[in-house]
Amino acid sequence: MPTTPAPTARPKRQGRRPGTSGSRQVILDAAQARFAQEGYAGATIRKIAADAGVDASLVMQFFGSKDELFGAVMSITLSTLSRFSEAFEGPEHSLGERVTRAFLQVWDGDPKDSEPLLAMLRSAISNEQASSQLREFIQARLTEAIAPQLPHLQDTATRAGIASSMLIGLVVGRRIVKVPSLVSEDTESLVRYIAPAVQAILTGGHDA
Amino acid sequence: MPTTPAPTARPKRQGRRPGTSGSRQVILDAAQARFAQEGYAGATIRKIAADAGVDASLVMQFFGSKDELFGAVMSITLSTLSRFSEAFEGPEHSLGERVTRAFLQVWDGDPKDSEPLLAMLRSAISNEQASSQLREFIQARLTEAIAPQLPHLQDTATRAGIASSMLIGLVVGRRIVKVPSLVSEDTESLVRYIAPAVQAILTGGHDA
DNA sequence: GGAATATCTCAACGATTGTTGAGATAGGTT
DNA sequence: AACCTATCTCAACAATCGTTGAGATATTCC
Repeated sequence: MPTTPAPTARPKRQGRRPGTSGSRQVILDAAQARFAQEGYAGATIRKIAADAGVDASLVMQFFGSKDELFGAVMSITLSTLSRFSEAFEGPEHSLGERVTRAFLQVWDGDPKDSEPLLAMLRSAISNEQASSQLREFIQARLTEAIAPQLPHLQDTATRAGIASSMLIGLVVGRRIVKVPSLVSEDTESLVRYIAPAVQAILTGGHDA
Repeated sequence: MPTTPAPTARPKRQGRRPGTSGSRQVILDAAQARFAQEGYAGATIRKIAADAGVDASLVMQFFGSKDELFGAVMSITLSTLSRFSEAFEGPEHSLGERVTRAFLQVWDGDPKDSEPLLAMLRSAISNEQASSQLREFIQARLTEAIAPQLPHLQDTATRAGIASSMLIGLVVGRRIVKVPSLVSEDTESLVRYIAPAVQAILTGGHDA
């Protein structure tokens, strides 16, 4: 009977411990910023590595491939998205305002919150992973969050999908295309313009 | 006094005439489809040339560079955009419906009409030319087309910018991200959902 | 101190990109 | 016919991409 412990029991390994330098997090931050700024196709491993002050091969060693690195950034995105749901509860007559404000406020806050979403938006055009994630966010997450606020309607998926797409379009116009009349307007002013429209989509009658 | 004519007067040149093979138009069509499907960064000269059944260097000979080829496709886009303006005239109480329908109908018609716009949309993320063109379209063209219909309002640029961005977001959700609940809905059904919202943005009161 | 393990750099690979120059081919003029 | 011009192909360039393997450096346990 050997004295060496079983492989599964108490590894108690010796040697250097993983993740002690913090470079992994620095790379992740740089990747998040690059993906947000240039999208999946535009961002390169070499530029991300340069931003992090690290060799490109180290990025590969940590994350395996560009796709897996992007996947790591996207998993951060998911946690950011989950914070939307909480903001939607309240009286139905002001649902449009709450949804609109929750949507717009994310993009005016900490870049560390908006960057993952920008990365997903910009990459949705060139990367299937980002595209399907954005699709699932609009279709499932947002619908699940909004539908309970409208228990008497049957077409909540359609209404939520339309409202979400239009709000995302607003972000595209304001943050990516940079339409002057949208950039110059502050969040609360935009909410006053948009909230009634979102309210009409979510709760308005659907006349034939 | 030489018998040869002056360089600027009556060229009357001999030799083969330009544009007799039609390859230039075939390349332009292939480029339009590729830019629409994969955006500026994703589309490559070699793939475009392969689609057109032509060598890649011929594309360069005709258009000079990838940027100039993209510029040629964008100039087609401008002519497509110009047809928007005509659809907006009419009574103010139904302006939202006309704008919404005009917007959505372009994407359900002939691909030769929607492809240039899709190319501009998809490329706006990776190419400054497409981005600034889309920005100018939303800010100037659409505002100029909608403003005359709302002579009594002062913030028409803001209202038109918001409405346009939201409608573009709808196209992004329906044609690029492919949100199921938007894809399955037909144009007229979407118009009934969206027109009241667009109407609210364009003509609604802006309460403080 | 060694031994083991993780972090990190260096150099290079194969593929793909936009682009270029030379030359072959086709069509129009005299 | 000869001549000119435009169309088009072929081969290759330099740059950049993601990715890989080997080795140097740092950290932890014995």
